[in-house]
This record gives sequence, structure tokens and C-alpha cells, in this order.
Amino acid sequence: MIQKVRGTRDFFGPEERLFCRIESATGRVFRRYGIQQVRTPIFEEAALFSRSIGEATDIVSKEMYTFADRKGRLLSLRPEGTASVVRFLVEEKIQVTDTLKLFYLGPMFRYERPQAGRYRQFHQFGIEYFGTPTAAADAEVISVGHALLQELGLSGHATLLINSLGCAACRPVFLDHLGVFLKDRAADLCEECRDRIDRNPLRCLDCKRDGCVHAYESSPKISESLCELCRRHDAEVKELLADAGLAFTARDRLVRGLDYYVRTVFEFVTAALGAQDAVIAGGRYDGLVAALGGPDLPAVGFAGGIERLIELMSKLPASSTPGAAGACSASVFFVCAEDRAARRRAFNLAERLRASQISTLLPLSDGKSFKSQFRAADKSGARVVVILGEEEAKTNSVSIKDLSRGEQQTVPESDLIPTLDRMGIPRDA
RNA sequence: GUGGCUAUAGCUCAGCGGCAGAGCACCUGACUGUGGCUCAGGGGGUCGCGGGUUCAAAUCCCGUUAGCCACCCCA
Repeated sequence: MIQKVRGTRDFFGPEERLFCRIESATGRVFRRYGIQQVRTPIFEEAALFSRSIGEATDIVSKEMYTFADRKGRLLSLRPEGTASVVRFLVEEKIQVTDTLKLFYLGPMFRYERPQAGRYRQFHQFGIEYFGTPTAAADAEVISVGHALLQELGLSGHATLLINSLGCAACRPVFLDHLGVFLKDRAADLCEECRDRIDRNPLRCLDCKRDGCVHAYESSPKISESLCELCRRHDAEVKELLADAGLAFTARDRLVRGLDYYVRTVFEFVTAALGAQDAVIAGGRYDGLVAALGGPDLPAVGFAGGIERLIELMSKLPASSTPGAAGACSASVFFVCAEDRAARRRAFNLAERLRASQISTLLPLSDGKSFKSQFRAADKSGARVVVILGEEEAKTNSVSIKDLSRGEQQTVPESDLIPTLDRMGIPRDA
């Protein structure tokens, strides 16, 4: 038996429905903010990702699916969405007059050790705002994330963490201070952190080991070395969020793994998912567009993980995931006699109901008793059963049974659809 | 990439050297045209895969694949 490759998964049943709900929610919420969708390829030249995400990051250095095609071009399956969106923007010379708002949704690929909430093919949606350096843009992006969680009934299950990483002017100063501090205290730190001092000092602050957590209590704070512009920007973002009634926690130690972030970074995290706790995360990346050969456009955005949202929603009470019962929820289920004439009539009537936007199931297999057809109808979750037996055939009528009430009536065939309408059977539900 | 745990029916799991099991689900039936509840019966297994130890392996050992948990990293 061939099984699915490690770290990939199939979505079916309740999980597939949640996937679908999340996709449609992103469309609804993002369009509410005037954000346009862009669908980019899922593979690109490898260099696009190494240049944008950062050569030294884990994603680029060890997690990319990179391969040579038949002409020897080095290609990569995309590990995230932002690089492609920026490439699109630059390549197509998209005019950005005020703010350009884009969103994407689709599969991403990273060669990581799989774990719940972490897959080798996973699905992300994300938004990117280009052309606006203002705190208002940051605040709106964060608010879009919040609105989406709210749309999914998750706003009570996620906390917003926010931080500022400073800019090209003040971050180097901070990194100097931090470097001095870390080298000073190197003896107290775990092996991982000692490795990170030169490679990725910011990450040290996020270490969870007790000794390190303790050591970092006295470390220099980013917030204290922000330049005046960054400080004002950060204060304004927080002010706008507070005005909007959006609760957040300022967390000094929040950092991001991708090189391109500046100033605002944020995460919506949940307590319900274990180690993989971020469901939506993002920040500002003002230098990236220029770094990829485009105009010097400021940008801010986020990405969200669909598998993690599905997992979170699965853990919530069933009330928040309607439509979970029944393998297929058609409104009408046909039960008919064995003879060929009855089957022809059932097939024909079922097609007429479907043409009238009434979802209808028709048993396609032979040799089923009325009893088992009724059982199947019950299990399918259908509202009504339409019966075509010998009696009905003689009088050119149909019997309609309301499964929840147990009431049954026989009407002329021409009255079938009007009767279903009267019973409140929905069209196109 | 590192460490730990796990793999038995469609699902959840018990069995831990001696006949392959339970609950749920599924199918059939309970006065020949009617679901749910109840009752009776039934189908379903390469015990993840490969090797080894043993008279005998689901059970013990080694390997392998996959999943889970933590680290790492991240959505």
C-alpha cells in the first residue's frame, strides 16, 4: 500500500468542512477591508526565497524543498507566501498609488519534523499591505486578523502579543548592547543560546529554558533602545488598537524568525494547541520590496495557519461547527420500488428537484428493501423522503414523508415541488 | 536535525509467550410499503512492515515506516 508522504494530510468530513469554512471566512473578511486576492505559483526560483527570507534562517538553510528542473533551473516549493507576492508586485510593475492590499491562500512546503500543528505541506492565508508606512496600516492589519478570528468564533481563544523590533537606525544599537550582555553572561546560558549569540541573538530572548529565562530578566530591553520614530510608531499602533477595543499584551521578547521584519511584530496565540501556538502572525517589513529589486515600498502583513485553526476549532464545542452530522446533507431522499418504471420515474423526478435547486439523494444501487432505504434516508440527514411505490405508480402521485415529524401525505406528482416549498425545504442550501 | 512514547476490526481501545477480543460503527431480521428506540443475528484482521529468538510471537529482541509529545523552528 502506498501511503501519503510524511507530513502531508488528507482533509475529509468535518475537517474538510472546517477547511472550507476558513477559506470562505478569509474571503469575506478580507474583502470587507478591500483586500484583493492574488494567486501566485507554488514554486519559484530558489533564489527568491533565499534573498527575501534570509540565507541564514532555518527555513532557507534546511527546510526548503529545492530541486533542479530538466533545464537545470534551481526551483523551490514555496515555504511561505510573502516572497511570491512581492515578486509579483515587482515583476508586474503594479502601480501603488496609496495602499495596495493583497491576500493569498494556499499550500506551503517546509521540510520539518512533523508534529501536530506542523506539517510539510501546510496551508496558509496571508495579507500584505504595500505603500503605507503609517501606524494606522499596522493597526488595520492586526485588526483584520482579529476580525477573521472573530468570524470563526475564535476571538475568545486567542491572545494578541505585540512588540517592536526597531528599525535600521536603532536595531543595530540594540543588537550591540544585547551582544555585549549575552557574551558577558554566556556561562549562564544553555548551549543553544550560546550558539545563537552571533547567528541570531534576538532569538535568544525567546528561549524557554529556566536558566536563560532568568538570565534575560536583566537583559537590555528593545523597548528601551528604540529610536524616537520607532517609539512614536509603536505608541501610535497601541493607541489605535486600544481605541478599537482590541486587547493586546506587549511582549518584549516576541521576535520573528524571518530576517525582513522591522518595527511592529505580532502574533495571535492560543493556549489550546501546545507548542505550535501561533495561529496568525506577522509584522512590518519595509525593506523587502526594495531588496527584491522593486521600489522602496514600506509593507506590513501577516500569515495564518489553516491546519492550526482547524485543530483549534475541532476542540471547541460542536455548536460552533454546524453541519457536522450526516455524511451528506441533502434535503430530499428518494425511496422507490424495485421495478424499472419506478426507478426511471425516481431518477427523472430527482433531476427535476435538483434543477429547482433542491438538494436530492437517489439510491443508485439495486435490491434495497424499503426498510433499508429508509434507514439510509435517516442517516443521510435528509429532511423528507419522497416515496415512489406501487400505489403511487398507479395514481401518478408521490408520497412525501417528513422525517422529523413522522407525518406523511400523498399528492399528485405535479404538486411535489409546491408541497416541498410549503414544507420549507430550502433551495440551494 | 535531537530525545521520548505509540502502532491490534471503519473508529476508540483491551489482550503482553499458548484458539484474535470488547464497545461504538456497519449489514440483515423482528406479521410480505416506512427511519430513529429496543431486541436477535451477521460480516469484517497480513495484530504497520521486514527480520530474529522460541516447540510456539499480536506479545520478547533488532531494524524500518508512520503518528504523537517535547526540543529546534514556525503559521
